[in-house]
Order: sequence, then C-alpha cells, then structure tokens
Amino acid sequence: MTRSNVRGERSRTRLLDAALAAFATRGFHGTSTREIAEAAGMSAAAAYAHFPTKESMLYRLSLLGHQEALSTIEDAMVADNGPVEQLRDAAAAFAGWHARRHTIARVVQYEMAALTPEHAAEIAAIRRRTQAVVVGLIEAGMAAGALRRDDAAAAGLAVLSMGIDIARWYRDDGAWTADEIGARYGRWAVAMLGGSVGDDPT
Amino acid sequence: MTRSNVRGERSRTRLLDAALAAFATRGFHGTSTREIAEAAGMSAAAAYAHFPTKESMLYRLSLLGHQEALSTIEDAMVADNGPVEQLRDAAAAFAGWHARRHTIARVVQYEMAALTPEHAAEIAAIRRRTQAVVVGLIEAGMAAGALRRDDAAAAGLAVLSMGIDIARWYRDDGAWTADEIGARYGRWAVAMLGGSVGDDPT
DNA sequence: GTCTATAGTTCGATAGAC
DNA sequence: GTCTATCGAACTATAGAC
Repeated sequence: MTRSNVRGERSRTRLLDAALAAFATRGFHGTSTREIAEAAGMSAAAAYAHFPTKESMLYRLSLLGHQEALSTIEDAMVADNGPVEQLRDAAAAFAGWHARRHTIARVVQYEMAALTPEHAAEIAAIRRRTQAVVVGLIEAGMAAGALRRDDAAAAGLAVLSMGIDIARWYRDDGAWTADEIGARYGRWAVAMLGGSVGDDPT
Repeated sequence: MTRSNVRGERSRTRLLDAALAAFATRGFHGTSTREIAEAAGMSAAAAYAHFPTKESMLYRLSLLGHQEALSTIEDAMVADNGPVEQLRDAAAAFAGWHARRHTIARVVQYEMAALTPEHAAEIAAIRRRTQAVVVGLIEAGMAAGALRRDDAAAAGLAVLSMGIDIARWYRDDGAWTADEIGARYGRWAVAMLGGSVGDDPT
C-alpha cells in the first residue's frame, strides 16, 4: 500500500462503481467493457490493468455484496432477545439492506449465473450461511413454541424471498424509506409464522 | 389458418420453446439468435421468417406469460368466500404458478428490461392489473376488519414478492411440489396480515 | 420456409508506445 | 497506468438461391 498506487486504487474504485451501475441496470451480458471503462473515464484497454476479465469485476462486486448482506444480518442479531425478536430483527435488516443497497443487491441476486463455476461456488457458500442463520432462528422459535410448527426451510426461504425481491422493484424516489420497509418486513416475517413480539398480539 | 402454414406454426412454436429455455437460463442478452435457431432445428436465417427480431420473441413470451399469470389469479378468485379466503386463494395460485411455470416465470419477471419501450409499456399495464387485484383484496379485508390495518399497497407488493421470487430458486427436482408451495404461501399471505381462515386460528 | 453466404457492427481482450 | 490501434471472434440481421 505505497503512495504510488493511490491513483491505481482510485481508478479501480471508479471502474467497480461504473460496472456496478451498468450491471444493475442492463445486466452483465447487456454491458460492454467499453461502457464500463468510459463511465470510469478511461479507455477500455486501461481497464485491463485493473481487472483481467469482465467477469472478475462481477465477481468482486458479488463477493462484496454477499458479504455485506450477511454481515448486516449478523449485526442485527447481536441483541439476543430470543429467537422471535431475533428473527424480526434479522428479516428487517435483510429487507432494509435490499432497499438501501438495491443497486448492488440487484447484482448480488440476479447476476450469479454469469460467474465462473469456481466463483459461483464460493459465493454459494456465503448464501448458504445466510440461509442457515434465518432457518436456524425459525427452528429455534418453533422449538420454543413461539412460532407455529411448519417447514422451517421453506419458511426461511419465503422470508428471504420477500427481502430479495425488494431489489427488483425498489426505487430511491419511491414512497417508502429503507428503514420503513425493514420494520414492516420484520413484523410480517414474524406474523407469517404465527409469532408475536411486543405490541403485536396478532 | 390454412393447411399450408401448419409447418410454419410448428417451426414458430419450436423457436419460442427454444427461446424460452435459453432466456430463462442465460438471459436475453446472454442468448444468441444462433443458439435459439439451432435448438429449434433450423438455421439462424430461417428464424427470421417467423420473428423479425430477437426482441419480438421475448415480447411474445413475456406477453403470454403475463397474461397466464393474471388469468391464474383471476380464476382462483371465482369462488367468492370473502376477501380473506380470496386473498389466500389468489396468493396460492400466484405462488403455485411461479413454481409450476418457473421457466416462463423467470423470463416474465427478470427480462422485462430487454423489451422495447413500447412493448414494456404494454406489459406494465398487465402487471398493474395483477397488482390491483391483490391490493384490492387486501383493502377489502382491512375494511371488513378481517385483516390488520397496514399499508395495503406495500402488503400487496410483499405478497406478490414472495411468489415472484419462487421463479428465481425453484427447481423441478426440489423437495416441494408447486401445489404444496401454493398452499403454504396462501396461508402465509393471510397470516402475515393478521387474518385467519378455516382451521387457522393464528 | 429454409438454406448458404455474408454484410456490417460490436464484442472481449491484447500489443506496443509512452 | 493509460493510450491508440487492432486482432479474431461473435453478434443481429439481410441477400438471394431454391
């Protein structure tokens, strides 16, 4: 991390920002390396000094996004108020993240098929951890009798689905803030499974 | 509809089937006209006797799929047992359709950005009708006191989101049938909003 | 309606100068 | 690290024969 590569780091960041915006709106296959480079203020050839392939840009974005989504869930669970409140907080954080960070979330959720098999496998491992966290909370809630008995794996998938799909439709100029959406989706996730928290007597 | 164009109709159908499979797995921009034509058993040039552009294939598939999804919801509501049971049935039909017809559903939900502006506007009108049906049921249920007061538009979006996202992850060799998924998602949609039907005392 | 051939463009990625 | 120039391949779509 010498002083001499500060400029290189900046170019790399600009490229990733440009690739993110393009992949989110037109998709990986709908985006050319020329578009990305131009949006980053350099020639297409210059981009190859920072990333060996177009796919390597997607991989970097996908990895960062997946890690961020998982961390957001984990951070929301630190207050251990029991599985039901933890489920509410995790679902709220997950949904809120997909609204607040809808651009990278769109890449995370809808461009995985364009990754190389090796990169896709690495990303899939993070996704499995994310799913395991939510399903684990649901299982714990059911075991404690605080949630209605049901297929916990299917329920976890549905709770995540509500959050993931936000990335498809959310717009920054829409009617709801990311926090509002998060709060609502957290309540809905719990209510869906027959649970209750606080002033929510179902 | 003369006898002489029966072969043409068959070729057209084969092309649409091939385009559907390709668009669903690799996306519109990730699919070439050559791939589609080859999978349909003809040259790329021959495909242009049936469709003037690659986008026109996508448009046809998207239109058929959207109409089918809307019809499925409407058909599920014919038995008027009140808004809550109708909501359960509509959500179940919508979710079940996305599982049973996940291939075309994937094209319907995730390839809209590749349509021409004119075609996209036509499709968007069908989507608005679909949304209006579900939001209308939720509003009716809230007005009747059978569902918890909440933002009906946001709730409708979340109910549809659960169904839509099924197209992203559903596989034919998975653990659940489309009917099982539909039944569960119908119950969850109602429970999420504090409603109850039949043997579901929340 | 289908073919071969190809026009004309754009693609991802590289060569080599500075 | 960035540029201009370009390679070789792939792309959408068309021309013209049958």
